[in-house]
Amino acid sequence: MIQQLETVLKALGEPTRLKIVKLLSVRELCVCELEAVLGISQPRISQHLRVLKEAGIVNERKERQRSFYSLAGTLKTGEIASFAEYMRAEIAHMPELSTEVARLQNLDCNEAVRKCKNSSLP
Amino acid sequence: MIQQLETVLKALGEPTRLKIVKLLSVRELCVCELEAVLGISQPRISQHLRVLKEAGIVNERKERQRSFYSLAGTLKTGEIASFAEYMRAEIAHMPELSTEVARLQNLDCNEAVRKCKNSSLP
DNA sequence: GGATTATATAAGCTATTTCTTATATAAAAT
DNA sequence: ATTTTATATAAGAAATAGCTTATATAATCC
Repeated sequence: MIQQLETVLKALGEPTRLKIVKLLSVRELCVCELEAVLGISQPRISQHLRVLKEAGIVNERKERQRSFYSLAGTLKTGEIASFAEYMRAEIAHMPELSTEVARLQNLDCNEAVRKCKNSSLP
Repeated sequence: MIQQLETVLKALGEPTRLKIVKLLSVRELCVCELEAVLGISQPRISQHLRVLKEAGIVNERKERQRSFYSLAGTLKTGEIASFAEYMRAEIAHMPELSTEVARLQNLDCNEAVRKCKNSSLP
């Protein structure tokens, strides 16, 4: 879960890819259209599109010799679904954080400022 | 706007920082607590916290010799506000994309598949 | 079939990020 | 005062990411 989310956030955290995502929110575009619109090299666009596709952010549709890309999922409305799920999930049920949660519950608070043993963990 | 958003997404797109953010959603924690909970070195934690703080994702509160960090903003509910704003914003009003929008409207569609001049841009 | 167009991929370089180790600062405890 | 505790910062190494140039693939056009 963290791995997938990290991939999505990394893919979005780059200025050219952020621009691509916003442009695709207007309409589906092919590589050569993005090339003309962004004014950057074709390999650079293809490479960024690959990152976005591998993150599940865009879909590809082939038509003749063209590849058209469009936004996938809930991105259009501004929600990054995987992040929302991650933050809303019950931490006690997240395998990737089980070690950390156990340590959090057993913090030796003689050394810390608060009474951890009494704090309510969800 | 893109710059600020990029900073936030880059800050979140890293596994240790994603864990920190989730742990801070449980409660405020100081550096030494995070050190004990995550089981990684103190400088590494301080460095990640600096990235999160510079992105406006966490707040710092000093108490005695401790620094307590807590989640800022709407992150708790899973919304990345700056991304939501970015995606919902009217592209025609975004200075960072004015060049691209102009090119998009003037795409030479003899070369492309669709009738761009007639397409409705928001 | 050969040329052109659209896209993808690979290789090498540069820039950025992350981690470790060491050191600095500053408050607290003795 | 000196030592201990908590945190921050700096420097260097290692890993990762992004860009350019060149080449590959594959469909279309003549």
